[in-house]
This record gives sequence, structure tokens and C-alpha cells, in this order.
Amino acid sequence: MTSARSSRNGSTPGEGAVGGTTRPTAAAGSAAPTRTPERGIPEATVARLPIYLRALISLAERGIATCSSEELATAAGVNSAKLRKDLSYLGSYGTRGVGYDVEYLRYQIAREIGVTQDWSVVIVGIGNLGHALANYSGFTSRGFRVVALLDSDPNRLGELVGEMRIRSAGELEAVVVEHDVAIGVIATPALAAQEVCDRLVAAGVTSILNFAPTVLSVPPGVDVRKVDLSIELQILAYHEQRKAMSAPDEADLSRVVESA
Amino acid sequence: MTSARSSRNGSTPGEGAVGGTTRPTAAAGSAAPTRTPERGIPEATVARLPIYLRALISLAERGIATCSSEELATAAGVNSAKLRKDLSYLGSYGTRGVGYDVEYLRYQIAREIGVTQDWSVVIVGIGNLGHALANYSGFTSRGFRVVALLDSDPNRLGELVGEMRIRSAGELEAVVVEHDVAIGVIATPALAAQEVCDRLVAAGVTSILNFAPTVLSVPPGVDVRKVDLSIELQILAYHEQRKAMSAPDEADLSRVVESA
DNA sequence: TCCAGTTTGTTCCCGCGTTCACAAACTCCT
DNA sequence: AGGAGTTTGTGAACGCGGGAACAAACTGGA
Repeated sequence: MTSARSSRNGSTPGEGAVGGTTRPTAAAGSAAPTRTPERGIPEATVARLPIYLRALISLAERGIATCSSEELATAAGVNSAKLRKDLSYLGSYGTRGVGYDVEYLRYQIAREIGVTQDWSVVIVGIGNLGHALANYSGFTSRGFRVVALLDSDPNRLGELVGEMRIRSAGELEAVVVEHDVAIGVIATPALAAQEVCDRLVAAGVTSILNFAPTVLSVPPGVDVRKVDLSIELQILAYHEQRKAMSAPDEADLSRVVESA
Repeated sequence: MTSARSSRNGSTPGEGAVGGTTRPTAAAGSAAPTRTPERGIPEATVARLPIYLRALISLAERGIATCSSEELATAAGVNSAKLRKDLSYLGSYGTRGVGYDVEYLRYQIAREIGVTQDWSVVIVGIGNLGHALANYSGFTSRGFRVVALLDSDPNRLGELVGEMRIRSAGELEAVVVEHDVAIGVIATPALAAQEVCDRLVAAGVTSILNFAPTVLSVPPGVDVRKVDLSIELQILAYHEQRKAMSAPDEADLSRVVESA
């Protein structure tokens, strides 16, 4: 049924062999006898690792080679204690009294997340949002390679988006198998989303990023993450309403609800 | 400093006066002597209320007038116990032995979130993503009115997006004050985001939806929500990598990580 | 070598959120 | 009227995540 996933098209999944300058001494030699290092990173931590990764990249671009947990935490917008606890789930990659080597930690987080290898991504539904996603540089710059843009509208076939041609939605299964696609992005209207999802899953996709305003049902083993623009606005509206009713007329600066 | 927010341009913020057919009997007459009804809805619940609202709208469009917590929960993709507890924070809007009146509950949730009134929204940064946001029907259909599209690129000024013209970023302050804008959407590149944010806040905006891949710092009293497309993909990649290493070669369906 | 200063990694505690389970309340049928 | 069946609303238990505080470990100077 599902295509046998054979060889992931990774680039350099091995150990080391990256800009590991001034590698901390006690990294792989003696540590971690107590905890199983590769098991069970909390979901909340996983959600923050990409933020740390981005902050590290920003620090590296500014030529900073070493940083403390305090500096990295402020760059990422979190508490330093939380940052240290998050990083401790990956292992002991810092040096006490010194801090973290930016390049080394950056590689370790990237490897833990899985962005040291390339992931093939297919985008289905090339409307306004699909266009934006296809042109989004944040995908390709982080190890995600968009291998196909699919749409069911015959009028859009062949249209160029960036450097890529829009292909027919009928080619979905062939594209997924050919490029060993594991991640699918759904940017279709709500009505088409479930059918597209089913076809992606049947073809072998096991992770789906859903922009359609619908609840997708998927079999076990398939991950779905949902991004809903109007829901985010509604959450803001709720807090906005409460601010307006707590301060009847004049301006506010009353309460911190959720600082970045 | 901040413009004195005077009269919110609401449509019908009052009580009742909506399609409240077959209103449950024990709604406003006798209930809620124990809990203060308008205080402190948990944040996790607030984040789910828009999902319930959408599910109710979908049920209403299919002509369903009454639903049980089980039905609504499956439509929203959550546990029925969680749904009932969430709704209990709003009040007792159901009828035991019967269920919930779809239209009535829909109005109550909409009122609680604050989407029974209109919210003026300004979008800053009309690139690919800004285009998509400006054309997104989910905004206007839920009480959010996009009153201006701003961009700093002189070549884009005057360009039509949908039915709206792109205006200069220099008009930001004037637009915010004129339309009493409380919610700003930032879709600029990362480097411009903080400056745009500062100007929005200084002009009186107290809620910001940020699509730029940057951590924004805002004063107390201002809410920021962040949507980052590449972070979502990276979270999927993490789980995908773990699936790939738990099942060495052949396909999976091994573990439910996070079902929708 | 030893001591002071610094920063990480970890432990403990607390509060929030989720889930189960059940009493309360309503409908319907006899 | 009364009882069986159904469904809501909520109390209690439990697990996860956040935050503070502290011991361990490293650097640098005397």
C-alpha cells in the first residue's frame, strides 16, 4: 500500500565533520551515563528548538563564536533557565564557566531536529497562500526542498511560480513516490483538504502541514500540524476585547498577557 | 502618546438579538451563582474556542440545529470531556439529556471571543504573504475588516490587491488613528519587523500578529502572536526523523504522536 | 597549587491543563 | 406520575511544563 521508503536523500547525516571549532572538551567523552540521550524530548522543547536554531544562526552571522545561556535566551525571547533545561535534553553541549560554542551548538540542534539532511516537500493548492509558500525563502534555506507545486485548476497548469512550474494534482502520487516525499503542505480550500490529505497519506506521506481551515483525520503514525490565520486573529480579538472592557475608555498598559 | 481609544466601532455588542431560536430554558435565568462568569478563561481554552466556533458554523450550514458534546467534539477534533469543560468556562449553555443548540452556542462563543463586533486590521508588508493575507476570506468573514495595506516599496504603491490599494508605510500612524485599529499584522522581512512593530504600538495598536521570523519585543499590555511557517516544518521534520530511525527501512504506522 | 568568579546542568516545587468518573438534570415512554 | 435512558457540568486525580535555586565544573589569577 504505502511505498516502501528506502533511502532518505540525506546530505551528511553522520557525526561531526562540521565547523566544530573549539569543541568543548567534555562533549562526547564522559557525559550522559544516567539518561538515555536519544529518547523522548518534550514536545514543548521541540517546538522551541527551531527558535534557538534561528537565534544561533543570527549570532553566527554577527561573528559571535561563544554565548552564554543568558545571551541566547534573550535572543530567542525565553527564560534562561528554560533554555538550559531545553538544551539539557539534547546532551551536555555547553562548558560550565564559559557558555556554548555557537557553531557547535547550532549543528547539534540542527542534527537533533533533522535539518542537516534534506527533506522533500510537496505543496498542494497554489492559490494566494500557495504562491507565498512556494516563494518563501525560509523553506529552502533550512533543508526543505520544494519538489513540486500541485493544483487541480487546469487554468493554472504550467504557470511559473518562482522557478517552478505548476503541475496537475493528478501527478500527486507519482511525485511523492519519485522524490520520496515525507512532508506535504496543504494549502487548498477547506473542501478539498481531506481528499488531498488522504491521497498524500496513501502515497506514503507521513507528515502534513495543513493551512486549510478544516480538521483533518489521519491514520495513526501520521503527524498533522495546523496553521490557521483566522484563529490566531480571533485569539487576539479575545484579549483585545478584555482589555477594552477592563479599561473603559482611556488607554491601557495594564497587564502582561503574553510577551514574546 | 498612545491615541485615546474612544468608541470601538462595534456593530451589535449587546445581549441577545440574534438568531436565538429554541433558547435553552436554564440559560440566563437561574444559573451561575457560584462562579464569576466573566473572569479568567484558561488560555488553552481560548485557543480552542475558534475551532469550536468553526465546527458550529459548519454544523449550522448543514442544517443541524442541535448537537451533543460528542458530535461537536469529533467535528472539532478534540475529546468530548475537554469540550464540555471548555464550554463550562463560558457558562451553562447546554441542556442535560439533550445537548447544545447550535445557533445559540455559536452566538455565545462568538460573543465571548469578540467576533460579534468588527475589528479593524492593518496589514504591513505586502509581499507574497501579505498578498495572500489581504485576499484571505477567513478574515473578513469573521468580523475582521482589513482597512489598509501598507508597504514601504515605492514601486508597489497604488497597486491593487483585491479591492484595496497599497498605501505608503508612511501613512501607518494616520491609518491606525483614523480607523481606530487595535490589531496589526506584520508580514514584512525580518529586519523591518521590529521597527514596524514599534510604530504600530506607538500609534495605539495593542495586538500584533507577526509573520516575520523575528522575536518582537513589546511593552506590557501588548499581545503578540507569532506564526512561523518554517518552524512548523522543522517540528514535523523532527518527528519524521524519529519515525525514520525507529523503523529502519520499511513503512511505519507505529505510533500516534499528535493526531489532529 | 589554591581560591575566587562564572556559568552550566539538574533537582525540587508549583501551577496549569487534561482526563476520568460521577452526580445533576432533562426527555421520553409507559 | 414515575422510572429508564441520555447528556451536561464538575470534582478529583494525574502528568507535564515553567521557574527558582543550587551543586558541579571550568577559567583565570596569585
